[in-house]
Amino acid sequence: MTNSPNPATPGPNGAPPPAGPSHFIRDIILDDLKTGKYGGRVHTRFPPEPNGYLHIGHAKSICLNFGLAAEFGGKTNVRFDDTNPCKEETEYVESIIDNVRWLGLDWEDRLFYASDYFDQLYEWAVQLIKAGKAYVCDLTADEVRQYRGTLTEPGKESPYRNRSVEENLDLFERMRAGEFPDGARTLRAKVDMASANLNMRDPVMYRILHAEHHRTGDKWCIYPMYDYTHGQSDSIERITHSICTLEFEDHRPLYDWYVEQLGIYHPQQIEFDRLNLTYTLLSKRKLLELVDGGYVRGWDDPRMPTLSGIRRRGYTPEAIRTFCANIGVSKTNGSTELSLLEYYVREDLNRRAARVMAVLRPLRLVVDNYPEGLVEEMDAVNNPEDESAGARKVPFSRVLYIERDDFREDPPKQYFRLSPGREVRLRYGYFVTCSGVVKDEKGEVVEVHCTHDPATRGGNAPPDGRKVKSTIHWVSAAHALDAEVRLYDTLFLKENPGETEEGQEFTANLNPASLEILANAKLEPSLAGAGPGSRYQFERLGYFCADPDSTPGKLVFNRTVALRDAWARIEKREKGK
RNA sequence: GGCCUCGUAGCUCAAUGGGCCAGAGCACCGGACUUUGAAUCCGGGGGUUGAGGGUCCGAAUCCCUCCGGGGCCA
Repeated sequence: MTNSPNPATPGPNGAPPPAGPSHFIRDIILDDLKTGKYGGRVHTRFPPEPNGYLHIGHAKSICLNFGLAAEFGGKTNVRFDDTNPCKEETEYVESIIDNVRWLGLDWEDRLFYASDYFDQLYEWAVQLIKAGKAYVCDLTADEVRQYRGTLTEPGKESPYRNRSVEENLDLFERMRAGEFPDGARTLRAKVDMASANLNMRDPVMYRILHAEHHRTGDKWCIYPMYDYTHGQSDSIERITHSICTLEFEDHRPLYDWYVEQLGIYHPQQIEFDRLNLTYTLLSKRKLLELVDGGYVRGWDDPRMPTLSGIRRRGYTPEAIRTFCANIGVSKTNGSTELSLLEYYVREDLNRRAARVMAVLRPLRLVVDNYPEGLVEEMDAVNNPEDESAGARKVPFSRVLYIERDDFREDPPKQYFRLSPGREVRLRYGYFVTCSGVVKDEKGEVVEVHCTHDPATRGGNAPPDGRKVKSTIHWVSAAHALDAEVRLYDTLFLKENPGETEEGQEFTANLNPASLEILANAKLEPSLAGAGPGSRYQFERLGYFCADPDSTPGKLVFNRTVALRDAWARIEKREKGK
C-alpha cells in the first residue's frame, strides 16, 4: 500500500500482472471487501467498442481491470459494446481479441457482446414504459436537440412526454416491427428536463436504425443507446466494479438511474484518468485518419501507438504490463512521458534480449597486418545479464565493417572512438590502432586502415596493461548478412500532437523523419535464422525486432528503442552551445 | 455564465481517522565500475503541497474565498 517501486518481474503470459503502487480504486475495492458489499466478489470487465484498434491507452484499462481482479481472486469479462450496427466490423473484433490475448490476459470463457442482451434490454424497456418511466417521442433529432436546452438553460419537455402507457407500448412495439423509417421516433427515458446534467434530460434509449448488425443480422431495426446498454450489461454479468474513464462521470447518474428504476443488481461505476502519452496521439478518430490518409503504413505500423503497432515494433507484453502497473491511477488529467514507457521496455529487453553485433551504416576497416584469408572464430557472450543464454562464435577476418559513427578523422574533445593514431578495442576481436584512411574524389572517407595487436586476441587487455578508452562493434565483411533496418522516431514533433496552430490539422505536427530506412546494414552471421518477431540487442545501438516483412533472403529489423546514449547527449549539448 | 471533476518536484504518483527535516519511480546532473559511452552501484540538484485567509500546540490533509486545468447534448 505504499508506492514502493514495482519489482518488475512479470511472469510468463497468463501470470498475474504486477501490482504496482496502490490507488483509490484499489482502496474502494479493499473497502468493499471489508464491508462485504458484494459478498467478497471482485468482478470487472473490459468493454471495447469494436470500431477501432486497441492502443496503449486501452492497455492501461485492460491491465487495471484484469490486474485488480487477479489480485483479489476475481474475474474479468471481455464485452464488446456493439450497440451501433453501422460502425462495427468483425475485423476490429478479431484484432481486439488478438491484442488482449497477446498482452497475456485471460478472460477464460467470458467473452460477451452487448448484443447478446438485446432481448433482455427490450423487455426492460417495456418494463420502464409500463412504469411510466419511458415514452415514445416523435421529435426529430434536430428537435430533440432544441428541446434539450443548453448548458445554462433547462430544456423543454417533449410534447409526447405524457402519452399513455398503452400508446407507448403500441408505438414501441411498432418501432420494433419496422413500421417507421430511421429517425422517425425514439424511445426516451422520462427523467428530468430541467436537470443540470444534460444526460438526465430525457435521454434517448432506443433509436430506429434499419441496419444489419454484425451479430444479430436483421433481427432488429431499433438499437439501444450506449447509456441504456452499459449499466444493464454490467448488471447482467454481475460486475462489481465497473471501471471506466473520466468522461463518463456525467453519465454515472444515468447509469445509476436505469438500474435503480429497473430494480436490478447494481454494480458500481468508478472513473479514472485515461492515459495520455507525450508525442503520441491516442484518439481513435485521429489514428484512423493516419491510417486512411496514408500517413502510416497501417494500423500495425511500428510508429503507431496501437497494440498491433508497438508489438510489431518489438515492445513486449511484459514491459507494457509493468508500465501500466506503475503509471498510477487517479483522476488528474496529465500526460505521462514517453521516456517512462521506454524505460520499462529497455528494462525488460535488457534481461532477455540476446546480444549481437550489427553495423547500421557500414564503413570498411582493413586490418593491414592481419593475414589475408585467415578467419578466426571469436567467442562472444550472448547475454551478460543471463548466463544461461550461453555463448556463440563470431568470425573475424582482415576486412571488417564498423559503424561510420565510430570513426572520426578529426575527433571532438570527448570522442573516444577510432581516429587516426588512436587505439580502440574491437569487441571480442583485437585492439586495433588506426593507421590511415582512404578517401574518394569528394574527400569522403571510404575506408579506414589499422593494425592489430595479436596479444589482445579476443579483445583481452595486453600483458603490458595498456588500456583503451573505447570498445566498438564490427562485422566481418566476408561473412556479413545484408539487412534492412528501420529506425523510428516519434510520429509527432510536438509533445502534445493535438495542439495545433489556428487553422491547422494535427497532421501538421507529424515528424517527417519518423522513419529512416537503412537499406545497407550488415549483421553478424548468427542472425541468419532470425524469424519475424525475434528480438535482439544490437550492441551499443539498441533493441531490434525482426519485422514480419523479413525473409531468410532479406532480413528486415525494426529498432524497438535505442540504448541510452551518453555520447549522443554530450554531442547534443556541445552543439547547443 | 450551469453541472461534474482535478490541482503535491520537469513527468507520473505516495504521504494510516491532521503530528518526525513532504517521499518514490522516471527524467536530469555527478562519481564508481566496465571487453556495450549500455547495464549495475553510489551520490546530487530540485517542492512557500495552485494562491490567500482561517481553525489548531501543529495542516498537503479541516473551513472559507479566489485562481487555474479537464470533461459534459452517442
